[in-house]
Amino acid sequence: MSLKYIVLGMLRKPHSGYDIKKHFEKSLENFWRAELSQIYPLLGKMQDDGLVTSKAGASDIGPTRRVYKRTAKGGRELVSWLSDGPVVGTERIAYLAQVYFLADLECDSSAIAFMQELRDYMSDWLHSLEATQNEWRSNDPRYPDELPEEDFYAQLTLDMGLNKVRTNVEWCDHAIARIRARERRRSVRIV
Amino acid sequence: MSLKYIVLGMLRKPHSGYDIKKHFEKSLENFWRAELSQIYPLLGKMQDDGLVTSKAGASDIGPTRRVYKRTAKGGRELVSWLSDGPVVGTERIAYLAQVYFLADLECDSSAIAFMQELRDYMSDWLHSLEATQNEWRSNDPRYPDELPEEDFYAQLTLDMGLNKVRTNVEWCDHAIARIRARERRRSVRIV
DNA sequence: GTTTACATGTAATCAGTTACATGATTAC
DNA sequence: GTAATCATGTAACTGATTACATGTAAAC
Repeated sequence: MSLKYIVLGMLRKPHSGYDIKKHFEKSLENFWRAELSQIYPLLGKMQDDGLVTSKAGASDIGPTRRVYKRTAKGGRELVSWLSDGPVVGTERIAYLAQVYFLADLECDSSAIAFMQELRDYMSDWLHSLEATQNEWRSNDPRYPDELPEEDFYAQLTLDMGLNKVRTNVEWCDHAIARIRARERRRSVRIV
Repeated sequence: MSLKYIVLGMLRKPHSGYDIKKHFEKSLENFWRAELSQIYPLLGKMQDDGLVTSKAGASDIGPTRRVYKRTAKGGRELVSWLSDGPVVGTERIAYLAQVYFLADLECDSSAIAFMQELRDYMSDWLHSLEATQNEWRSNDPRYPDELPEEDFYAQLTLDMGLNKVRTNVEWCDHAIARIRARERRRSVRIV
């Protein structure tokens, strides 16, 4: 149910379906993804519902593009989504479900390998977010608190991502240490 | 794709579809949810695929229950899911998408109200996780690091939840303070 | 010439939600 | 008697993924 509103949000300025996909890849990929095969039919439906209008036009490069604009009705729908308050309690975190059942591996070193892989993923993610932050900071002296509204709120989500992923790395390290400590205590008992 | 494996994980001990739903509500609701209308057909399909077997039996209370058991093949599928490493990059966090577009509210106090509502939700969530932790700690002297394997890993996910939600509350507080500071700077400029 | 990026879409399938239908047992 | 909990399911629909199909233009 959220994708429609996210697309409306992106259409603050006119964009093609392809542009919207690029926008997902550039900025929102950390908390939402969508494929072109979902975006194109959705844009068609949104046009039927009067939330957007479109115009086909030649592109400088490549084939003709269809560019979508948000209508006043579309703008109101977006505002009403935001005004209804945060959409919470719908997240699904598959890797936590895996951690929950890690005992079924019946092998400490496999469990540690799992946690280590998770740690590496989070660590890579952290570095890529830090790179984004550094680039932004060095390209715009207003970063972060003097940015224009739109960029300020986008920056808030980046900040949230940094916090989250940093916490995750630390938690993985801590978890690995605790699994190792259990392993040691067990081997002592056997000896 | 994960639900099948989560159900296999829960079937370490035999359970009915109804039990599985209870298990979701009790322990996994913080990172995965499933409705009975999804669970029942899935159990049927898993039985067709030889991952579980079932037996109908009378219940002490209420109507007859169908109890499912994980087969050896089911156990192997679970282990292979865990061995393939963490399933990452699939999360969708709707409230972050909302924060990203909060500028479209064109009103600081609405944006602050949004963030405040998010903060309250996270704070309530934190308190409920802390309550779970306190209860567990006072009921089992082995908590957390001397718990049996299964409980230890379940505990790890609780620990992760506590970390995450705590970070979220702090981030919301920080974000609200920054939005307020922007607001003040703007009003000074107007005066 | 071949790969990459641009650009738009459809079809089939899978995953998940909401609504509906049924009925037993227990607690108040 | 009536509400809550136990218990199992189906049907219709919405949301999301994977695979397929088509073609242009630029870069190497």
